[in-house]
Amino acid sequence: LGAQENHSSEPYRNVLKTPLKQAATSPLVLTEIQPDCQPLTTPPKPKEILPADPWTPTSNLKMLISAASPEIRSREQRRELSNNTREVLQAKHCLQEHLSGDEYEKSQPSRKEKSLGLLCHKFLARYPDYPSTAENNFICLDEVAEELNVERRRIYDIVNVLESLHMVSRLAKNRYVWHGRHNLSKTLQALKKVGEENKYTQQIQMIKKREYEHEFDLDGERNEETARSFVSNEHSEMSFVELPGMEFRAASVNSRKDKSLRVMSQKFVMLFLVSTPQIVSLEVAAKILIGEDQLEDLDKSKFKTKIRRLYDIANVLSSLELIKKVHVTEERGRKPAFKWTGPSVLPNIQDKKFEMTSTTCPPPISESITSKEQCSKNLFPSRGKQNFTRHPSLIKLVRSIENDRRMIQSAPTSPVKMSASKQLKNVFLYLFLSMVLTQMYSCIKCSGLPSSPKEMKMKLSGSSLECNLSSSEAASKPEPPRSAALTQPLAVCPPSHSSVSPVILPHPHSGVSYAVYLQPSQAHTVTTYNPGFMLQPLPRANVTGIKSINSNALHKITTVEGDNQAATDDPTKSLTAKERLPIKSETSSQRCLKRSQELQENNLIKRYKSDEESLDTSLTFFPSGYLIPLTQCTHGNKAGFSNKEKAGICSVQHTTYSPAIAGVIPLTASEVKAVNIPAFHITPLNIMLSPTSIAAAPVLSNSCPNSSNSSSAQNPGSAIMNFTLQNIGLIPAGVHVPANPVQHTPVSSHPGNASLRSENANLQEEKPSVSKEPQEPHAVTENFFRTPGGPNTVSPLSANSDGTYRISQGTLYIPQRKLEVSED
DNA sequence: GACTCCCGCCAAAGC
DNA sequence: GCTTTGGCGGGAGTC
Repeated sequence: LGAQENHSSEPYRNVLKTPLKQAATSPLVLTEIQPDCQPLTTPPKPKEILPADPWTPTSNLKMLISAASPEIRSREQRRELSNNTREVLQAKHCLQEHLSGDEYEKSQPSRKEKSLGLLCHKFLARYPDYPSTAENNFICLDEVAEELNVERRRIYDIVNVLESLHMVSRLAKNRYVWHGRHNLSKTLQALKKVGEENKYTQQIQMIKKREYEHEFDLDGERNEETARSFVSNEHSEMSFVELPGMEFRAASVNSRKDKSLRVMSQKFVMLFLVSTPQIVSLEVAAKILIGEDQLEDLDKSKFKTKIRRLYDIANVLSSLELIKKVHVTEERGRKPAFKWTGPSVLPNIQDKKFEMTSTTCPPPISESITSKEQCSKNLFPSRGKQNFTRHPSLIKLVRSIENDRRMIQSAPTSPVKMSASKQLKNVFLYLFLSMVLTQMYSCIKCSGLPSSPKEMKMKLSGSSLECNLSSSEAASKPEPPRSAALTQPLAVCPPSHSSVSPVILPHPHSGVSYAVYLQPSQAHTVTTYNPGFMLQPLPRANVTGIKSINSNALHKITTVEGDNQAATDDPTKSLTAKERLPIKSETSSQRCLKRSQELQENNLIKRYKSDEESLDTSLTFFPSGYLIPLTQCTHGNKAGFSNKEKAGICSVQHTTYSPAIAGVIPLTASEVKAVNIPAFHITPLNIMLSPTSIAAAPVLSNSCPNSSNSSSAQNPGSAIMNFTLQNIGLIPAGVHVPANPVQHTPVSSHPGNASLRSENANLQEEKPSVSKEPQEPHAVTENFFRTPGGPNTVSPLSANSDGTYRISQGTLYIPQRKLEVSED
């Protein structure tokens, strides 16, 4: 007791006796967050806390007694922590003497009364959400524990979670400072980014998939393999996410960070922030957290421990009203989950750079983010930010394009007013978007849809599309300068509810077309700036050479017939952030430039080559989108179209460019059969199909009659039309315009509908209260491309001799999220 | 019986 | 060498 007394009282008597480490950082923390804060001095110890009192072995006893009886408690209070151990003991004896065992137990507060959530409520009630700097915002753990009548251990649980959100920070031993919610939004933004970079969305999907496989396909060996791959992909352990000025320096944070409640809490929050809907089951969260430790050690006890901790965290987060408990129901029954009820987190345009203590977090990402932001300013300097990412409708996109065009065209003077490079960028971006829409028109029209282009145009009110006929017409239309650039037809996928607008660009020299992704992954509108917008030409030759291709996975995917599991491997690979990032980085920095130059020489950009510098800039502008080579529409492909479609879709100059390839891989039937339903999530453009729209997806099965199995050949135009119409909301999900009724066989009967079932399970889970009605068209998995790393959007395809492509690793994707129709 | 999560041991880190 | 911090898992309360 003597030593304890000296130790506990000395720091309070000696001002500025805080540890050096703290002294070095804490003032920064204070000045950063609370500029008016007093110098960091350890305040004198409150008089009422007498030396021998704090948290000796008798303190528990005292607390026990205090909690046991109001009388005892009041007496305890009257004595003002007299710390008379003898008295405490006497009281204890007295209590026990006067109360029988049962009574004594009954006098104890119930378990609920002692819950961490309630305790956290009490704790939070002590401090304002938004404390002023003038207030005394210090937290003395001893005091708090004392006043809340709990052992300090419990306060640590609360404080650790609050620390993870930067609502408190540690100043010194036993001393914290309360920040309230001032930093919450920044923290959440940072966490969301890190969560995206860690591809938590994909991890969640993979966990779900694995759950399904465990349930329906107990192939232990294969699952183990999957698990191993999962582990190998999860070596990238993430550590505590810090905000500038709030860095942790304490060794404890670093030494125990792996399993720290802080880090766990942050990861848990990240899962919510990257999920759509923002519901995370405990099981999934625990598995992901375990996965980041060591999955091979996964056993029940570890899992249980993780669940315990998650409950601890969840209780605190619930008290903060950031989450609330829900239950999700799936095939295996009801599972506990939590739903995010905190503020929605939008990307921070300012992108104040957050920092991580992690050494494994790939720096290129943050760098690219920074450059993206800079690019954003350059691209549309005069416009405020617009965010269409969450908008499900194409209409606004079109309007936005129109606005952009007006802005560009109605400039009172020549584009010189705006810098040439900026103008060029605008035009360039606009061109892409126009191409998207143009080709969409073509798709719809050529599919024989009753809706006339005019109707479409009305529907897409304000559309900037002037080329409302076929793409060939559009191509021939001498429209300056964007139409002039549009000398070749473009295959297009409806951007609508997908977050991405892929555009197929022909590349005459290489003979390879390119898919340009407009990827509003950062929730910036493409009309202002799309940080996730990048050109990455990938000629066919390079595609097959992508390093990350795993031949085993490829073999599995392409040869294991009816094997759902095959689809699992690739999502696994999609998690290989560490593996892919370097590749992606290399691809982005090197290939992009190189290919971009090719584009300059050969393509529509040629006309703007005079401003080479700006063009280069514009190309490097798009750091995370992709130009993906697409299969050439061989005769077989063409044969798959009606004449009408041919006329409209395939251009005069480039008959190989079929809109069918926007969202469709002309796979051979055997390939599709092998890939199975998950293959419907596989397209060169990564178009995600809702389960209902999958009914139209058989177009994937074969668009090339030359393939080995032409019996399943579909009419690509029809399917694309259906897909397009569904996704732009012109026809409801499940309604298909049949070109060939045989095509619309429900895929649910397909033996490989595992993915579908899994999807449905997910849907249930995410929408526990929503009936299992077919998803709306916009229930297509959303933000599929949102992972900022982007490499998962690359589709390594290897060319077959018949002009089709074989999917290799990296082309299978598990949907990352779904639109929560009812909630959002 | 499963779900929750309190509780406190005890080891690492801090001082 | 003591205190602070916090990982961890037993096991009790609750559903």
